[in-house]
Amino acid sequence: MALKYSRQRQLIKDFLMSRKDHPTADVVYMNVRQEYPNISLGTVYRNLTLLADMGEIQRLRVGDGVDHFDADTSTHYHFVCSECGGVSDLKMDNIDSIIDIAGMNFDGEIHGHVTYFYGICGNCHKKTLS
Amino acid sequence: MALKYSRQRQLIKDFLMSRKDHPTADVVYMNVRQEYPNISLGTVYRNLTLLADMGEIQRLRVGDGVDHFDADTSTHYHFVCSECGGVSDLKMDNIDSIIDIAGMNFDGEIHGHVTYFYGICGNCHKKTLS
DNA sequence: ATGAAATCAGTAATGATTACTATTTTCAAA
DNA sequence: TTTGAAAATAGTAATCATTACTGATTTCAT
Repeated sequence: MALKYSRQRQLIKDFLMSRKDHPTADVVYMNVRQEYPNISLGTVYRNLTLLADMGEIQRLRVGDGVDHFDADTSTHYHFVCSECGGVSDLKMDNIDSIIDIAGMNFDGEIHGHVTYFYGICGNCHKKTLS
Repeated sequence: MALKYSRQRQLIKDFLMSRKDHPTADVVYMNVRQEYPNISLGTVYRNLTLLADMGEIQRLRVGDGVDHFDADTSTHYHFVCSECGGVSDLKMDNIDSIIDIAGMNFDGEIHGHVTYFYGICGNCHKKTLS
């Protein structure tokens, strides 16, 4: 099952790397289609899953019922706007220490955590003031 | 749109309060049906959503593609076993201070956060050792 | 008792994602 | 450079959780 090159996969990864708003599979599809018109939605899904499994991208499940994808695999955190639904990065210190807090009274093994913050983003907040 | 009593809704809430493993809508359906055989799945979904909107129960989206429900609405945290998929409560100190950390370099308003921990639960860990 | 509003059971529809299949592409070895 | 097996694709069908719809039933203030 050696991995073989595919133009489609390359375009998908390139597109993801060019964006920092963590698009959904459908958005990836719409955009890659500009450059490669007959790519299929199934191919987009398959490659996003493949890339995520290889650890080259990150799959974000922020609870809105749709998976988002992020080409930045380093440890960082996300914010979800309750108004517009947008997902964005948060510049903040590492909070992995909460894993130790969680592990103190737990008899299994904690391997990690998923955290996202929600509220009103800067843009939507401005609009509310008008 | 005053709320009216319904036996079905009562049974759903009673069942949820009797369990601490945060069942899915389907599990609620299966169980309530023991006592009320012709309740419909749609009614279960509608009432779970209604109860969650009223703040009487909590909807948990832990990233496994299925919603879980918790009758305990107090602030607490959850663990998801990567092996068996089980969702359980974690006894741990409040970590709402991460909201302050997140808000330090953010220009919107942060209203809350969702955090869940994952790893191997005590039960599955034991089995791995054999 | 009564009737408008709420709820229900049953079923159809939705929407994201995955599975399937026949065809095309990749790439190491001849 | 050919070649052929493995990998990948396009297009479509299937899945699965959840939501929407509809005509019948239940609730409850008057």
